[in-house]
Amino acid sequence: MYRIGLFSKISKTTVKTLRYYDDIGLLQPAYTDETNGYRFYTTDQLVQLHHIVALRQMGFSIEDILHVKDGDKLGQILARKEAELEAEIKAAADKLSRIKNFKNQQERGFSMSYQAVIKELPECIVYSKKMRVPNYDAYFELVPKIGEEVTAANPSLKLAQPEYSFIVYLDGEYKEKDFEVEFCEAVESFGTDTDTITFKKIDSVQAVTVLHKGPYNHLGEAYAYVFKWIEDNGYTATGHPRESYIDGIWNKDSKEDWLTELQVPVEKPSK
Amino acid sequence: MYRIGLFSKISKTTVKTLRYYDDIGLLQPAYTDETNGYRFYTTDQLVQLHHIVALRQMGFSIEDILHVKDGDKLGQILARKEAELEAEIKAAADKLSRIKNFKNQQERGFSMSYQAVIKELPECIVYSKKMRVPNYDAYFELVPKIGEEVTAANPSLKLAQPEYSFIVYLDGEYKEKDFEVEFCEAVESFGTDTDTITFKKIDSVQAVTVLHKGPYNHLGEAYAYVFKWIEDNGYTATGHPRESYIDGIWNKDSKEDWLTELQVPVEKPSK
DNA sequence: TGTTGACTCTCCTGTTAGGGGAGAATTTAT
DNA sequence: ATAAATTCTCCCCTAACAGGAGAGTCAACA
Repeated sequence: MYRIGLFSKISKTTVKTLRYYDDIGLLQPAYTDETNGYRFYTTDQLVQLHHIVALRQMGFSIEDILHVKDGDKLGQILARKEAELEAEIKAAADKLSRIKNFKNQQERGFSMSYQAVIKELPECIVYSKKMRVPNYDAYFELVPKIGEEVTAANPSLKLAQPEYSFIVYLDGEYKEKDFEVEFCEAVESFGTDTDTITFKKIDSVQAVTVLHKGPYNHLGEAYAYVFKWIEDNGYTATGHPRESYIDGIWNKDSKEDWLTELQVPVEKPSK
Repeated sequence: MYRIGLFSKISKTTVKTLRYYDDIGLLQPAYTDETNGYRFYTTDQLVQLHHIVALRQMGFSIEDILHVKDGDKLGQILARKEAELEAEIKAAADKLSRIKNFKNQQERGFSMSYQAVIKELPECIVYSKKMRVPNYDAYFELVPKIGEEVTAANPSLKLAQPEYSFIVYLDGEYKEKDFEVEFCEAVESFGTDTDTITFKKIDSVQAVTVLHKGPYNHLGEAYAYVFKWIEDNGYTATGHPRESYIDGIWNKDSKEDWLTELQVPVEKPSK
C-alpha cells in the first residue's frame, strides 16, 4: 500500500492528477482511510493507471476512457478517434499552409491589404437577371431599374436583411469591360418571375472571401490575390466568383471608401 | 451603423463572439449607446474583424492577435506559431500511429495485456554491479548479497524512495540464460565504491515502458512487443533496456502476481 | 395607445484536464 | 515535544466562447 506521494513517483503521475481521477471515478485508490481521507494505492492501481495513460497518450479524452472501461464498443471509439485525429492533422496543415503563405507575402513586401477568410455563405433566395454590360458604371446605372422592374411585378417584396446583392461573373476569364454577368439580390421570399428576372434559391456554400477597399478598377488585384491564394493553399474553386457590394456610390462619396467583398466558392479536395 | 445582430450576419460572426471581443478589447464597436448599452458597428469594424478572423484561421490565439495589433514583432510570432503547428502535427501523427497500432492488435486478436506508455524516467543515483548470471533465479539470489556488500562499505546509505532497482542487459541480443547484466539500485546519495560496486548518476531519459505481470520466463513476449512497438511507431531505442522490479518474490508468493516494468530508452527521430 | 414579438443588454454557469495555492489536519523524524 | 513533511479539502484559474436567465428596449401592428 502506497500513499499518494509515493505512488505518484512510482507511476510518474502528479498527485493532482491522481486526486482528480479519484474524484471523477476514473481510478479509485484501493483503500481510503475514513478518518483522515488518506488515499492508499496498490500495484493493481498501477496497472490500471498504466492502461489509462496509454489511452490518454493515444489522444482519448477521459470521457472516452470511462466508456472504454465500461466495455462499450471499443471499435467505434477507436474509429471515431482515428477520424478526429486525421481531421486535426488536416486542420493544422491548413493553418500551417496559410501561415507560410502569409510569411511569404510579408517577406516579399506585398501590401498587407488582402486577407483571405473562409466562410460559409448561408443559403438565400434571390431574384436574378443576366445581362451583358460594358463596364461597372453602366452596371450600377442598371441596378435601380432592375429594382423597379421586380417591384412592379411584386409590390410587397422585401429585401433580405442584411442586404446582399452581388454580381456573378459568367465569363470564363477575367474581363474589365463588356462582361456577361448575373445580377442577384437577396430577398425574403419567392416572388413571380418577369420576362428577364427569375427567382431562385441559392444553396449555402463555403467560400474564400477577400475585402477590397477602393474603386472597382483595382478589383483585378483582389482577383489575382484570391486565385493565387486558392492555389497556394490547396483549395479548388467550385463556382463562379461573386462580388458583394457593401459600401459604394449609394452611401459613400469618395471612391476610396467603397468596400466590396469578393467571394469565391471553394472546396478542399480530400487529398 | 449596424446593430449587433445585423453586423453578426454581415460578418458571419456570432453575437456572442462580438460581445466577447468587445469585452476583451479586441474589437470595440464604433459607438456604444450609453443609456441602453447597445453596440453599433460600421464597415470599419468589418474590415478589422476580417483581419482578425484571418489571423484566427491561421491558428493564432487572441492574445497573439492583440500583440499583432500593437505592432509587436510580427515575424517572431509567425515563426513561433509555425513551429507550434509543426509540433502539433507531429503530436497528432504520433497519436494516430499509436491508435492504428492498437487497432491492428485488436483485430489480430492479440491479448490486450501489453500497453506501451512513454515516460520521462527521472535522473537518479545508483550503485551498480556488473556480472554474468546463468538465469533469473541465480540473479535474485545474488541481489541480497550485493545489498550486504554495499551496506558494509556504506553503513548509513539509504535506498531511494520509491525503491527502484533494475537490471540493464548488456548483451546485444536477447538471451534467456547466461547473460551479462548490470544490476542497479537507486539510492539517496553517493557512497564509496567497493571492488565490484560503483556509484554513478544516471541521467533522466525518455523511455517507452510496458508492464509485465507474471513470471519472468514470459518476459520475452514483453520484449518482443515493445521492440515491435518502437519500430511501428517510428521511435528508435537509444539505450539498454531496463527491467524494473515492482512486485516479486520478496512480497508476492504466487509468480502470477509478480509485476515488472520493462523500460527502453527511446527518442523520436526528427523525421 | 397598448401589445406583441424581436432584439439587446448584463450576469452566471459550463466546457478540458487538471495546476496553483491557502489553510488545516495528520504523520513522520529528530 | 517540536519541527518538517505529507496529505487533506476547498476555491480559483485556464481559452474562447456557448447557453440560458431575467430584464430592458425597439419597431410594428391592431
